[in-house]
Amino acid sequence: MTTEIPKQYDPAAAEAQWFPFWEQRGDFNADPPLPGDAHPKPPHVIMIPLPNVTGALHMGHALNGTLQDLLTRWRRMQGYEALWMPGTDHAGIATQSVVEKRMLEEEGLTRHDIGREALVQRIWTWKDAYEKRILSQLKSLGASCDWRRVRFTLDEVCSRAVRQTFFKMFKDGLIFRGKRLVNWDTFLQTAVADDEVYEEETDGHFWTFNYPVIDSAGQPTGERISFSTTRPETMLGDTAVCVHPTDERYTQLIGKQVRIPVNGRTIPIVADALLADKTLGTGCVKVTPAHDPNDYACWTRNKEKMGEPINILNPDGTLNEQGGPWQGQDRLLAREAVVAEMEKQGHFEKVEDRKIPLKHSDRSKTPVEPYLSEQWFVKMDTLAQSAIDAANDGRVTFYPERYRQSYLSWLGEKRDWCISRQLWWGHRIPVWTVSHSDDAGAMLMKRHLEADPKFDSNRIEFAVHQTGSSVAAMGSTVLQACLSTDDAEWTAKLEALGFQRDEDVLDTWFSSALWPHATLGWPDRDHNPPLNGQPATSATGKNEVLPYFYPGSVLVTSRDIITLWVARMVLTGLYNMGDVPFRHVCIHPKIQDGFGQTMSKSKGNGVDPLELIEKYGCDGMRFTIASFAGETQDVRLPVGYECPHCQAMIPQEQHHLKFKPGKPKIKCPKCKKESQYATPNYTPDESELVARIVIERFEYGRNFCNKLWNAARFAMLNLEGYTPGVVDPADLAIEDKWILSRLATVTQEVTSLLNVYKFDAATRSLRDFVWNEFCDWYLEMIKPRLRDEALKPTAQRVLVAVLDTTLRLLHPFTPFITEELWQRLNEIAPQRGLLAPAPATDAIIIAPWPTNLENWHDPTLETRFQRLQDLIVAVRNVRGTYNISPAVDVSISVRCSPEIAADLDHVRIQFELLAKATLTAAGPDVTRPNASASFSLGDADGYLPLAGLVDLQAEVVRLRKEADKLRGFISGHEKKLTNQSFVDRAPAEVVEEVRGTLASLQKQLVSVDEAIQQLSAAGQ
RNA sequence: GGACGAUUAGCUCAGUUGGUUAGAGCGCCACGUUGACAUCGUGGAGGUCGUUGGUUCGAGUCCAAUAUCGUCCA
Repeated sequence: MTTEIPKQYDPAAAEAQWFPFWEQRGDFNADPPLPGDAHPKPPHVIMIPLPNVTGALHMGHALNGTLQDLLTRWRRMQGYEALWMPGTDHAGIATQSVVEKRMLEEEGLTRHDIGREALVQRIWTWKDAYEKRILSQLKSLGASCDWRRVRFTLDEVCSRAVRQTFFKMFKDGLIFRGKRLVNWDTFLQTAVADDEVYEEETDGHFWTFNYPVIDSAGQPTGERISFSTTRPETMLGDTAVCVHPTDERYTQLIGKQVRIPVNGRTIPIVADALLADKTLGTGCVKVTPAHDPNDYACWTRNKEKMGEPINILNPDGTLNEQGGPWQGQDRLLAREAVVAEMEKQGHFEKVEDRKIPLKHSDRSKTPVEPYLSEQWFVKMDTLAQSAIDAANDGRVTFYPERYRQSYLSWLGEKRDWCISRQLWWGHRIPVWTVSHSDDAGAMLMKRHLEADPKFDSNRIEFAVHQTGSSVAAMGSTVLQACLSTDDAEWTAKLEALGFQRDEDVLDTWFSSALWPHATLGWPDRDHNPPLNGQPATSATGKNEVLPYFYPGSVLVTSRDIITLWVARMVLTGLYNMGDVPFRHVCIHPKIQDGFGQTMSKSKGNGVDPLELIEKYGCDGMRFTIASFAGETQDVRLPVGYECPHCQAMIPQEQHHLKFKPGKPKIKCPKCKKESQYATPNYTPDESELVARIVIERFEYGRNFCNKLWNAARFAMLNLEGYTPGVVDPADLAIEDKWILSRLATVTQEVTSLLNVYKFDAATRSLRDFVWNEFCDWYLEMIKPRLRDEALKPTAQRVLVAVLDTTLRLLHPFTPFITEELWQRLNEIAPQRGLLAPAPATDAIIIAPWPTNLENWHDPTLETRFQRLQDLIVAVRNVRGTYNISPAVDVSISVRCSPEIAADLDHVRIQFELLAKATLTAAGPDVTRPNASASFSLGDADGYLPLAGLVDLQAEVVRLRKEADKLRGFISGHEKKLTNQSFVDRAPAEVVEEVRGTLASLQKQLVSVDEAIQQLSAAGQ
């Protein structure tokens, strides 16, 4: 016999029980079919958007993970070999940055103090801790990943793919050295990424100077051109001054030369509409392409007029040889010197104090310098084009479709991909270089090495590169050697010849771009990728995993990495594998806080999903969060804190998120007591009462789960004596046919909504069905039959079948509660099914997804049933209006057609149960009793004798209001029908519909008027 | 500066190709502890669909401006 079923669903218990159950059974594992398998399953593959190991997951990840798990569980039930590949990303700059920052704060050490190897070691330690935390967070979400296959972008398998791809690109001539403006941190002497830079207003000056115009002989013409700057020292690196092409003050000067007074160099006056703004200052600007991004962009447009960019800085922020007399001085000292020199020569005009928005390095808190440096690039033209083609010809489809545009427009620019980063944490660039003073020397050494007996063009590739630029301090020619693997022999040989390995590492996205095929073992075609860190066996002696699971099915991610990641995965997939990495890209909303700010760790507004899982249950959280995921872009989650003293909700205000020293407290508006609160910025004291994070929206899912729990509980409490058996359709009651018809519709709806990733609509459909149809109507209506021994078997069989199907439909959304209920149902009703009862699967996770219910769909019956519902609601309405106690029984008679009367007769008992009313009569001959309340539904009028129960005058008032409302609708409809152009032009069926509605409204009005007259007469 | 999106009830959001009287959850009001569920039930109040034009017999829905907010790219 079954164990007790508690009145409330206990999420924590179910989560603790069923996750290990599934994992130990191997339900999450996905493997290629064995050779000779006559009916191999089709694969369904999702590659996780690898979370980075910088920090823990927040609600954005929870949404992302929930949707992937939902799809994976759904496809698994549909009979796919469903692989969800888990893993994490090393996130170069972000991770190195947090570790360095912590080291500096706690030990006062910089990376230069401890050296490359020690720093990398420390980052690995950090990575191990956070990877563990992240994977455990994912498991808490119920993630049914194939955990045997978990990968990390810096692990052996991924590294091999990175090396091979780099080598292949190098050999194909797709990798080259080029210049690029970076944010240079002069303190740490490294480039920092754009998102590691913040802007801060700083006190500064705004100087105005002028340059003398010179003629072709180099003599001053007497004209001067004025401009303003906040960084006068950059005059040393100017390559032009720029005016707007239509600026009449300067048009006659365009094309002429000016002389930079401080170093005597002559530079041109160019016209550029994008850089110069006529309305600002003098309308003229100086152009320093090596030290300003806008100027650099201007240079790319006007290269031929300007010559090469001139770098004036050393990596430590002092002036280089371009600084002339000020070489070696810090740029800020040089600034003053340059100003003095300009003043001395009479080219200074004025200076004013000004607040200047200055970019600072997040890591050293010092101002960054835009700095032109040599970087590695991947040539994008053909690669980008291949990814564009894939989206255009439908090999890759975006859901919602509009995101295709951002993908295409970004790829369309075909900007070469800068892949080098001045970091220590990452895949070190596998290129060794040696400088030569000329090409001949480099070529000679190249030929010599290629003649080496150990030379193998599949493992080593050489290239000669001319640096030949004022920005590089190296020799003019370098010989590059790229190795496809770690090859100790060649490395030693190269280093003996003076080759040095490049110091830089690859952009993190270079390795994550390979994720979809790297994790499946590419480039190794001869072994399956390892499982649980151990070599895996292969039945065929080949890599069976890669061809079976590639290409994948769908990528689930958010829109901000469409360019950084999605596009790059597509192009590397095409490049390495010859096919796209996934067919569909599902872009889900971003999670924002209550103020419309995207949740993120750095803003301090991120919420740990574990907190919400603890509070609302995993399934409640999942169901709620899935209900957000439609085609919308953003979802707002107003956050609150729960007062630990009185449990009131304290809404979060923006100041709560700002970092304040000490342990700030929050005050409860209700009980006025203060308490500490928890955000990513604050760790509250252990001993204190803490106001915990709450998000009331999640009560939606929690309540739904509890409702489902109790519906199932009711069903199971009423299954005593259940026997499986074929159900004769003739035995079905109208409510049985109705719920089965509705179930068929919902099954079809949910399936087709999931096909197009409309999770929100799917949850709505399911919730409405479970709550408003199954619970509110069906369960109520079968209660009498469950107490009737003769009618019980059929009612139980239908009830079991509906519950069984409903649980299966819900499993992908709410895995734990459905497994819990499934297991309990298996004890009570192990065999079920209406037409062919059969044993249920031993776990819902592997139960088949419902199909073939279309035969139950019956729209006519649903219409008939709707009329019954309307009648019952109308009676409740009358009861509600007059506040008639449930203890008081009322009677009702209905004037209607014989067909409706017959239906009513069948469900007579339901009036008693659902409306506490006795149906006394139904049919065309029913007349209105005296002193009764009434309602009209068009094809049925109901009468409730209420003498003694209500004030009949009040009923007259109520009916008059109702009549007025009806008259309003009627006149609207009449107006429509008297409008000749409506009748002429609107489709016939629309006109007919309006006519029908009008007729029904008129009938209702007649009925209501009649009631008013009778009541008024009776009252007098 | 460019692109995309949002603006509908107090709050958070649905509203499919234009077509009856615009919906839900929460909150609010009234009543209810009848053996599934108070994380509940029944009933109710609450909206000039951001603004202005336009197309149409008919616009929350299509078009054009405009305002505010968000995101991405420069």
